[in-house]
Amino acid sequence: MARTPKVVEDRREQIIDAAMRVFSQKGFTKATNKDIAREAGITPGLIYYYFESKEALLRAVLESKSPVQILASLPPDLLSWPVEKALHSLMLRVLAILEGEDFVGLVRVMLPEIIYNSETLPVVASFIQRVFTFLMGYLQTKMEAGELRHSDALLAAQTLVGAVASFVLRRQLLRDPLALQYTHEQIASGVVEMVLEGLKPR
Amino acid sequence: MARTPKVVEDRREQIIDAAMRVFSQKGFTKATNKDIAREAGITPGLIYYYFESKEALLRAVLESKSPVQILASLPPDLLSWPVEKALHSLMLRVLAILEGEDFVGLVRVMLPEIIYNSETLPVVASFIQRVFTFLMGYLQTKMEAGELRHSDALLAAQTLVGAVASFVLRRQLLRDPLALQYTHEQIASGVVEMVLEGLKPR
Amino acid sequence: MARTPKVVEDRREQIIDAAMRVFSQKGFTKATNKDIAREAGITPGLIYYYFESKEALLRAVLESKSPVQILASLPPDLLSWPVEKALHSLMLRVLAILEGEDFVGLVRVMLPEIIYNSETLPVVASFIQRVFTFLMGYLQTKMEAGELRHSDALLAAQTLVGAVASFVLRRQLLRDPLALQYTHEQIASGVVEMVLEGLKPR
Amino acid sequence: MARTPKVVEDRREQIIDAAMRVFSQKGFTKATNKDIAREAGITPGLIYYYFESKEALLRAVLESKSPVQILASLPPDLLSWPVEKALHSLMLRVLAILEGEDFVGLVRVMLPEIIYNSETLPVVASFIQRVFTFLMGYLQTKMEAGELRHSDALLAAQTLVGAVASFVLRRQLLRDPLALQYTHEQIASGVVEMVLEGLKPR
DNA sequence: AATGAATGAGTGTTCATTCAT
DNA sequence: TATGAATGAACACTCATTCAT
Repeated sequence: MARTPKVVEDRREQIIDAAMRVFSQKGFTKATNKDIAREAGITPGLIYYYFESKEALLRAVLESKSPVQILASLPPDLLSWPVEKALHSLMLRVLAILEGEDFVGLVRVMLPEIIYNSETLPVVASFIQRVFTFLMGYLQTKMEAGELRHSDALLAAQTLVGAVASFVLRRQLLRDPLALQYTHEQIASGVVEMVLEGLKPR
Repeated sequence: MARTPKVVEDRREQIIDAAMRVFSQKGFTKATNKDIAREAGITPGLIYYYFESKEALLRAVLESKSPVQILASLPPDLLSWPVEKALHSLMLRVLAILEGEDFVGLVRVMLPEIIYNSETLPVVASFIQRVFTFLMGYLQTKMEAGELRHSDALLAAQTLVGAVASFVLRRQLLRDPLALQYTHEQIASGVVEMVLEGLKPR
Repeated sequence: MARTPKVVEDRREQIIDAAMRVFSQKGFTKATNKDIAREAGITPGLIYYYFESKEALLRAVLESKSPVQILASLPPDLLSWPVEKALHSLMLRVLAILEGEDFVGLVRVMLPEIIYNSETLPVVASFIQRVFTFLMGYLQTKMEAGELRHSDALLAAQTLVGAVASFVLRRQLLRDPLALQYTHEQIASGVVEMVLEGLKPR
Repeated sequence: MARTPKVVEDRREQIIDAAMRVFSQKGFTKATNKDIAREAGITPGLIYYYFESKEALLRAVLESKSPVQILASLPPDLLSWPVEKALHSLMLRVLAILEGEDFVGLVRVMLPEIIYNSETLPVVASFIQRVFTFLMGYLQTKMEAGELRHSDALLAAQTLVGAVASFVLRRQLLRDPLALQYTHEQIASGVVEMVLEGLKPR
């Protein structure tokens, strides 16, 4: 009796999980309710007990899997670390998140939606902006503290994260061997060193 | 009167153009032949006079719009320029191509295909690899010439282009204001300077 | 109330029956799913809930209406009857089956399939061969017993059944009045007598 | 100038011939105008210069290929031959015609039409009737002349031709090896002997 | 809560037919 | 005469959605 609501909640998540898997493999449009139902071990009709429509199910998937917690759980004293070590640690964390199974799946689901569905766009954009502004803030602080040269902190932030992100895209979406041959450690230290020290001989 | 043959020959391209527009707006799967026909000002049946199937039309679109000429038309003496100037010019050119209307459309068409259609993948991957290996070769030459520090040239190439590409993606796909506030000039010189000089004070 | 499961189970057969009727009137190719659905009192989509394709529906029709029982239910002591009586009884039975509503419908459905669709051919051919070899065996026994002249038993079997079958074809397919003016009884005794006694005066 | 009408007539026949071939292989419904045009070495549009519609083309095929001349070219003194020899010769001739390439093709084209298209039916029926009444007349004469026993001449005619025809159907349509193992000679003499002498020992 | 049956709008595709040239 | 391009109605089939049970 007291368990019914729990079961209900479970069913919902079970469907969302199944939908996430199917969407990320076949794409939203090509994925059928039958596919999702089969993956969830239920019948297609039941989906409509929990969700208004296939689109509503997509929205539920995106909400449920949204990586809001990315910037949480940073070491609180990160700001006091030496720049190189801090950035390195930061990039490693970004890599770990971006290449986590969940996130890759999410990207696979969302990318086409972002492209063709103008409604989904702001959600994603604002999330990404948060990452950049956080990093920009950090870099700015360090510039003012003299630990970094004065220059456009926002542009620097975008370069750093952009370089790492484009690695991830090519690894996960294109399975580009050029990008896959590096470890997270190599990417993080390579990019950070390059951006901090520059390619020119000192 | 004298234009008839031109019109006839144009029909195929006219359909390809219309398909390109519709595909890039709705995605291949969601785009219907009716959509394409309406956009081209013809009836759906006619599509099958020129193309075997919807998929064949997609292939024709991709072939027709493929950016094979990206690396062509580089200044032949680029290699002898000072590194900074050469890279700057190169990045500007990459930006111009990536942000060209055709290329953006192509990306919009292909991205979901790449994700869900493993067949399209190699085509794209090999193209991207060509860009990276070219740049890597250039950087390597300059390292051996002592104009650049010795370090992983491939990783450097990926960082450079990756940073610029991620700018473009965020500008064109997300319309991210953080990325849109920069001009091509600013992006190119900012990224190149950062990667050459480093962020650390000298 | 208690009939629901029956109705459900019947749906499949209901569609098969409707398809049989439509196929035998318009031919498989010309018959549309809409026709069949209208005849069955359902919507075209439902056909695909019970059958994979229109072809699968045709196969189901053929299987369901296949006259497997033709040679069954023969009087077990037929072999000991006098030849004339036995053959007469046999021909009557063949006539009854061949002119049964189901069989005529089946022929109407299958004939064009046989002609244009080489896959359907073996099924029909093997069935017909079984009839001939059975009759040939019977005639051979009687020849060896001295009740019939020695001659090619297979050729005789084919003549007997062929004559009767060609009557049926002309009656059912051509509605030829020349063939329709005879009763089953007249055909059976006429053909049997002619083949046994011969037309020449004795 | 004077040849134009001849060319026109040639084209028409050329199309009819091609249509005959295509119809007999794929069936009228499944055969497309494109198929026919390809077979005739012309374009589909041209068909409509010579024929009103696909159906009109079918009618032209049937008219053009109709075997009106079957009973012509019989040896004029056939009636005075001994019965056995005359019937044997007749059956051989029937076999030759029925198994001629042209006739088999015609049957393949017409059978489905007969079955599903009630308009084509009378044409065929009347032709077949003519064959039977001719043979019936012959048999009747011989019965009155005392060369054959008195019995139902029409039924006898139908038995004779029916037996032979069913051989042909099984040979040509079903490719039944049981029927294919016999030569025309064997079929004709076997059937005639059986029908004249009877199977019973004399 | 859950199902299986049913619907109907829509999809890619085919093809007889038309027609300007 | 003959063509190639174009049309539009139809087709087999799919699938999100509904609903009685």
